[in-house]
Amino acid sequence: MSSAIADVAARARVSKATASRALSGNGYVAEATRLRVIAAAEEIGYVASSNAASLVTGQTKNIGVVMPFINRWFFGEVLDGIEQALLDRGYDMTLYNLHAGSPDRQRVFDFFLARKRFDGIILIGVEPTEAERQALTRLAIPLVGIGFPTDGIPTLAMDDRGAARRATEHLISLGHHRIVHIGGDGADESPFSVAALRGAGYREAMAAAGLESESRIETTVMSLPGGYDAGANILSSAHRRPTAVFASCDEIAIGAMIAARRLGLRVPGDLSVIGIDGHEYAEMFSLTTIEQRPRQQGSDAATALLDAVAGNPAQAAVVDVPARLIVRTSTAPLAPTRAVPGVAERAPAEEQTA
Amino acid sequence: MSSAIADVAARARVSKATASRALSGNGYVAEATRLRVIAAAEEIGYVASSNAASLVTGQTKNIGVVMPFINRWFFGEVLDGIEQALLDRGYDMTLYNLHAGSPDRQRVFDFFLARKRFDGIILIGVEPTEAERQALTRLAIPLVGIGFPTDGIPTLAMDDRGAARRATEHLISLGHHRIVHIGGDGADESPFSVAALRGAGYREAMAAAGLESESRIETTVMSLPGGYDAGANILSSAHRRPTAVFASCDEIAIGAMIAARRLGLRVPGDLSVIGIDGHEYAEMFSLTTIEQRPRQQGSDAATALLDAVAGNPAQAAVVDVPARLIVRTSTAPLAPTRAVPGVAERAPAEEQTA
DNA sequence: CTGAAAGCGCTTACAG
DNA sequence: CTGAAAGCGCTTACAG
Repeated sequence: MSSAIADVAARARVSKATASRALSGNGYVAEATRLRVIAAAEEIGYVASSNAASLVTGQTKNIGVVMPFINRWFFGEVLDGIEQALLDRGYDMTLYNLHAGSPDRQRVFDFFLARKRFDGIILIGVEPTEAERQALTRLAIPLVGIGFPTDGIPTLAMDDRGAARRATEHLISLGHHRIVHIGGDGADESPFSVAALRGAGYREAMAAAGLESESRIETTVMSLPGGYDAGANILSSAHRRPTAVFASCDEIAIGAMIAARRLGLRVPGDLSVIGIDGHEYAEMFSLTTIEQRPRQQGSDAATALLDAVAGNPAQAAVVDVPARLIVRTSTAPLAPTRAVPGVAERAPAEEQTA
Repeated sequence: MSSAIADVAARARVSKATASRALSGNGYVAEATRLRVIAAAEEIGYVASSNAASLVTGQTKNIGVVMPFINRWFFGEVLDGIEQALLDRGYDMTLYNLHAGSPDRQRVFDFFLARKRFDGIILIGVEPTEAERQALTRLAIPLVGIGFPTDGIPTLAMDDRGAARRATEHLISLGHHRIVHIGGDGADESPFSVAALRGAGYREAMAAAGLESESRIETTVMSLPGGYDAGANILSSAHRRPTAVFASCDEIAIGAMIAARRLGLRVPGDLSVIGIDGHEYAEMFSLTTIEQRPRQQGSDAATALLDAVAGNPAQAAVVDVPARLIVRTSTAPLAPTRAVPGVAERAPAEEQTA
């Protein structure tokens, strides 16, 4: 059923070699011949088998992408940006999701990535172990990272520490002292994790303002419910309740805002909240945040990788991606404390199946 | 650098044929030989080139996935489920995102999917045109769909119409009459779209209860901000304000709940809200919903596809996936109307860049 | 400008 | 149980 180049050649009355040249555009072919071959190919819906072509050209036109989550906003945006950029250049994208703590992780590096399917690989938010880094290097193909600088892998990353510092300074400049940082879990896994770097930036800013004694970091899952739980936890007792929260990402920030409101706290009247990301929901919640553009990062990473595949490797080991403070109405100058009416927490969900 | 099977064979002092048999497990190999070959392969980190193997076996060990969004919860979950199931079986997943209205769409069907890279293809939430359906059929490989039944493509789908009916009936059974449906846009594109089917189910339930004169459908983007905007729109005027909302998906439902609260309406006191999906945020918002399990659907679709690749095609044209009503506290019996204090809408976001 | 031939790296009948 | 040979579907020097 599926047609081969021999069919096209027969139909156009040329050799396979000429058919190949006409279709690929490589090498001389008389215009008339070229047109005839192309017409023949179209008639039978011929498209070259990429496996066969890869074998001889050594180019797979396929990029591998490795990330720890698919269904988080940041990663989805990055993925979208990569896919679009690759598609524009005729490349496929093969996706590996490294579930935390899954034994599949080793198979991805030692088997899936090793079967010579890719012209290059993009790692997103993944810190390879030394063994993994060696496995990657052995592949002898270009690599690009996003968000987790690693030796020998050119990486695009936000200045996480600097962004955290700026976010904290924004709160300090509004007069806040009692500023809690809700960070993502994972800070303990690696000192270069996003969570760790943002925590460090927070501590730096607090220390620089003479507020180290006020420093307090809560960690939680990097999601809306994670932020909600952490927020409820931090805010439910009136004792030393913070007047401001710096959340490690916008999902946490929004979750914390919702928790605050359920507790009868006004944002920003009783609590200022700032996040990081520029999440698609940030505007709806009028969230002050430090915006980065993950979709653009994905697109840039794909472009850099394809350049490297074409023989123009990236110059810089780490490229700082732009980040800008967007001030909305979730942050405001510190106001005199007011008594918060005792609004009940949310009722426990009564689940029942029908 | 990258090693070939000839290197393994030389190292183990056997022929390439024997090396291949030892590594693949196909055909007889003396145990001692097998061990020697495997050891040799491990020493040099050899993994067979899948392009070369595909060429002779005809199996690519690669599945193509086509979907219209990456960064929406439902699609992310499905993708996660597919990826995991494929990985378990040694398969790769190549992802195509069909951006609405993008000219890339035709290229995906006519070029990317046609280059003989896949053993099978999964379509998620995509209704192929007749030309696309033919292009797919010409590939002569197994196909599986999720969520958009199409001639000749076995599909997993929720009974969207039935689910919408049940959701609406739930509100009616609580005494609500003035029930607005906030649907996804896209109902006009196809009568088989999720949006159209859920709208139809709503209308059926309303009609069956003698409430067709109360029927009202607003459409919006299937996202939290989309639901927020639609909710604000519907609820801001006290004139004939609905007492209940059936949202086409949980994101819309949650957005509408947030809009309601900002307008000073209590949920469920002043407004009951029900959604569809079982979104990861549903519990946090205590949202009543009809739950489906997209991750499971992805996993099931991948399994069905791989079965078909192995020669056991699916029996049924359409498989109904389970859906169950989860009653939480966002829905309650109709209460006597109360005057809603005039709470201001959210302040316009004042953006400013630093 | 075109064709015959070699070869990419595998796997698989076919002999032995 | 093992090896020599053919062949998967392409592309690319190499002649002409």
